[in-house]
Amino acid sequence: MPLNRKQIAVTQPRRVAAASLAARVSEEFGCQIGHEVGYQVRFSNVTHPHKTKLKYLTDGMLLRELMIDGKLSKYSTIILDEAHERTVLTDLIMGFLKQLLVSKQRTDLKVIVMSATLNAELFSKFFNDAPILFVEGKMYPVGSFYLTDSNEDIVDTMIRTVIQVNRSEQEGDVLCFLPGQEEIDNCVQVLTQLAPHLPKDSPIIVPLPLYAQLSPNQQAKIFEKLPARRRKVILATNIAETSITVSGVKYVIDSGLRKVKVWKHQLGLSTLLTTPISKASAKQRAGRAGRESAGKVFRLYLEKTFDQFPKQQESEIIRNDIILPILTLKKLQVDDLLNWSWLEHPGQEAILSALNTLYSLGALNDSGKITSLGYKMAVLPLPPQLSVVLITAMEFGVLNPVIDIVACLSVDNLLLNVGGSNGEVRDEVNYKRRQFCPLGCKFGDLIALKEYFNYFMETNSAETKAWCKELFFSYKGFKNVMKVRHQLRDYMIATVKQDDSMKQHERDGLLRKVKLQLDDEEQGEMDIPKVLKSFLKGYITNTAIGMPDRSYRTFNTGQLISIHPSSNLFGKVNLDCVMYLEYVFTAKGYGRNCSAMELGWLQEIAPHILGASKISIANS
DNA sequence: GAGCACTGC
Repeated sequence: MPLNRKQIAVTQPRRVAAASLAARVSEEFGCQIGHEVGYQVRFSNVTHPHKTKLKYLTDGMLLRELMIDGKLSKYSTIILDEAHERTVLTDLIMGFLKQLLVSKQRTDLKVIVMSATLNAELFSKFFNDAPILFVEGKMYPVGSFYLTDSNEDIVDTMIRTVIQVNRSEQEGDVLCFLPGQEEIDNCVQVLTQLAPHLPKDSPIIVPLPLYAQLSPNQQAKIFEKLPARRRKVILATNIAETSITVSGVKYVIDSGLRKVKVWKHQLGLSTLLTTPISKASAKQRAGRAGRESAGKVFRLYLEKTFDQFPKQQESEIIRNDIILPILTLKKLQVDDLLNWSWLEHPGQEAILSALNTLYSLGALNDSGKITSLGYKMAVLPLPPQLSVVLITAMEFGVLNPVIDIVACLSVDNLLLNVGGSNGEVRDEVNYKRRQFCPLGCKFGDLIALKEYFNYFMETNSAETKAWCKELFFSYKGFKNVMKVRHQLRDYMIATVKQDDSMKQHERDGLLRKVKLQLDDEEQGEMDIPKVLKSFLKGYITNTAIGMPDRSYRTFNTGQLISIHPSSNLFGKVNLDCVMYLEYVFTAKGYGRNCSAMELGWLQEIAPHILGASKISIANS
């Protein structure tokens, strides 16, 4: 293809950004979106096969394209935007692009990395001292103010600062950054109570919470226009730092804190801790006050403390588990992982731990080469554990229910937080939810998801909308479940069609079997043991045994673990065995998304692991 | 008997 016929790709870490940038640029360029300028993200491809010259896409999408065409031949130029955010996917793409350039597989490819100035050096060095261009951004000045005494209680300090800002500052909305929803709910509650009692010569404050687990409806409140003499006080998590932009904000109050999930590969669990933000993050938060006019940021920490903040946050590739990235690299025929062109090396231990997990999932063989199962896993748009679950479900003949459950698991914030600190409403919602999952109450959260999903499928949309509202389920989330479900069904059929490890007639036979499994008309009662055993194949190490003292201990290491309060099985102390999809350490070790298992199922799925357990299960 | 920030295919 001649160079000038090739496309220009611009990657974005978030889907909405890809879509809205394409809309803006096509308008400025004067074309219909999807013609010369288009975008491609999961579930929507707004491009033209011949016309599109400039394509906005998510970095995950570009990585998919890399798997199909390792040379990215259809592009003349790749522009990586927001590279400073250092998502795992942007990091990986950068490593591949470097390989393409260094190995001279592509001599005509231009790569442009766009980043905040702060870490331009890092990218320049990585691409063999590539030249750096500086582009001034348009931004109004933002004055910063710091505390003069260190604060004791962040919620209390936040509330007092809001009141003071409201009393002494000109009109303009206030955006407050807090670490988590607990702090936000507390602040909203107190400020709502105080609002009517504040001095009458100041605007009336309208406190509004903003975090991911609120329903789209509740989130939309922050965009509503208020009557005169009111002032929005938005209390938000990091969601307002990059994902959601609110107009009208003139003042930012920054707690200087955020919550970070860090994966501990030595322990096989993640921790969720409140930690100080970075200087880069503090700047980004402050910038939210200067988008439309000059603004102010009130930082709830000492200036000295700011100076001690790290320059930037630890990158994702350092703090996340890298099981999927390692599988992706293996799929792309990278053998020497330790010496690959990592933008930032995740460390030998993390790599070995990921390899180990992939080996036990069956994705790699004894010599570390990717297996045919591993190929299938790498193609599915799921974490490797869930890919194993799907492939096992196909063998067990329970693909239909398992796809539905996995689709539910793939959608974030499907089950919303009841929100606020209203205990009565919460208990009532929990009670109502239980009415819809009689089997889930017994077998746990995975089966409950299937029961909810069945109800969603069986009723008409007006009813389901009301049902979702009443039970605090996300209607939009369930709509997304449908999209994922559809995609997974297609992928599973494609997986069989492309499986060259068996003969033609075997493949045809399996294909018929799979299609039969997916035929909704054929579905009878769900075979719960088989469904849960499919999950066990992917999560065999995530099991805990019920001990005589009514506690649970993890099966492989003997650690104490509790059932998370959000689980249907919360409070149950007499289960033989619990399987959890995630092990998080906050106040203590919690298993999240739990299912009740029989010891016999463990024995059946992983007899070899049973012998290696650190705890004795003879007496239970 | 107590609580999860965000993003991607």
